[in-house]
Amino acid sequence: MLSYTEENYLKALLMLSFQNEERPEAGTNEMAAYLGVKPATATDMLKKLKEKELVTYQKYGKILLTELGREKATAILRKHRLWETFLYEKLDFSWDEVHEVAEQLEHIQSEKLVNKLEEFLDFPEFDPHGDPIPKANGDIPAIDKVLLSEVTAGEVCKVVAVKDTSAVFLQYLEKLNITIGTKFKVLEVIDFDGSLSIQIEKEEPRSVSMKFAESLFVKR
Amino acid sequence: MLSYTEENYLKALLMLSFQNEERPEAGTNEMAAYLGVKPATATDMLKKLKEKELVTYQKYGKILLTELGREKATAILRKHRLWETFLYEKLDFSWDEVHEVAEQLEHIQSEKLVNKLEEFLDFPEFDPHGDPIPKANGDIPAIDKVLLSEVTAGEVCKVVAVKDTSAVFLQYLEKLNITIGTKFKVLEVIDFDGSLSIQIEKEEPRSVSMKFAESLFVKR
DNA sequence: TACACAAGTTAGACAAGTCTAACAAATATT
DNA sequence: AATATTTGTTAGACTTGTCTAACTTGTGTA
Repeated sequence: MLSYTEENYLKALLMLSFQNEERPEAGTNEMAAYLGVKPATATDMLKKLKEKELVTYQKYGKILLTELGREKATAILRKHRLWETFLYEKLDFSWDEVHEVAEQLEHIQSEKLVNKLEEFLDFPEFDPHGDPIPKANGDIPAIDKVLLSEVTAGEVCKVVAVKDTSAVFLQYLEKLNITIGTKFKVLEVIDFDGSLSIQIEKEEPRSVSMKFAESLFVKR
Repeated sequence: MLSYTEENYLKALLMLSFQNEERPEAGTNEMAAYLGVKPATATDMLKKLKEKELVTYQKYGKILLTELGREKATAILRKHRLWETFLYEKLDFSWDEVHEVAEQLEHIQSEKLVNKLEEFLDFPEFDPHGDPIPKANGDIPAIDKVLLSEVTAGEVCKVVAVKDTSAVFLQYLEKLNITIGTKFKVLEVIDFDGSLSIQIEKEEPRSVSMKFAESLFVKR
């Protein structure tokens, strides 16, 4: 049985491993920063996780989830995303409100609850932010996506996920009438600052920043 | 902000106060037993709760929730019973499975979540065990109920709640085809051992023990 | 290659919640 | 009323997760 805190460390490591699929190892400071604790605290916890064979690492080395650790972490992520979907779909929470509550709900221990919840939601594949929801067996649905910043002028694409899930960004998207599924055409890419001009069907063209384009995943 | 543990102590005190409405004070040992901790542990926590003005008590005296403590405890009970209802109604959990998971869910912190959940469930007044669900303002719906053991021969009554919520009892009820709303007639009360003979509409008469009769609430 | 800085660890402390063992107060019994 | 029993408290210890401050290791650059 894992403690609430141990679960958070595992999930953090899994999330960090997604940030750079080719280099899935994390550093102590990186992990501490992600969780909002001091590096010393992270080191202590690392020893414990290593003891339980949930991570592999040696002093001053990189941290990697073991197969077991990855399984546990994936199960937590599954719960997190299912709860987010529940809050969004059934309880009318908005895009930017679901995360905080799901952070708590993800720690509820009940196999049955998760699976019943998934069934109740009709086996969703993606959460409200477009992120894939791991299946009960640990499989993670694949999705064909690229950052908007990689799209070239003239292409038409559809929003499939957000990279940045901060409230400010999500609220900005809402204001722009952009949500998962929105289609638009990239009219122009400005080399100078990386900004681009996009046109949502039947709307006026609109200019968005490079930062914006690096926060949104689309399907070409 | 209350810790998970503090919340449990408050809820325990509220539950104990219900056990004997005229004498709502609790003792240290009683409280410790309810929570499954040692009396020494309960004493320590009591000091903390007193410090926070959630209970009134003095050394070697009885424990009583303050107005504030009662409010907090009621809010937790509200969450507990709403979650139980959710699990039972929406996720097909059985009568005897809901409690354990609700014990965890009741600690989730989100005003919005509770209220949205209540709305989603269509403002239920009673949980799957027939217990009243406190309203957002703290009001607790009243219910007209007596223990089955107080009913005399010849009376017809309807099951409105269970006093004992243990899995064994609930499963036994299920086997007997008795649930909230079931109507039956009390045919005979045996003075010798307090057992009684009941007849559910269109079923054969059946004998139940005194213990059984003291575990079920009915409306005459 | 040597040094400086970044990254990571250790030691010692603290708060929360728990325990056991010993003690004190209150209540019940004869 | 004296004593026995129950009830409750205190003291001291342990665990978990956190911190700060000081130290060690690794690495990039001049």
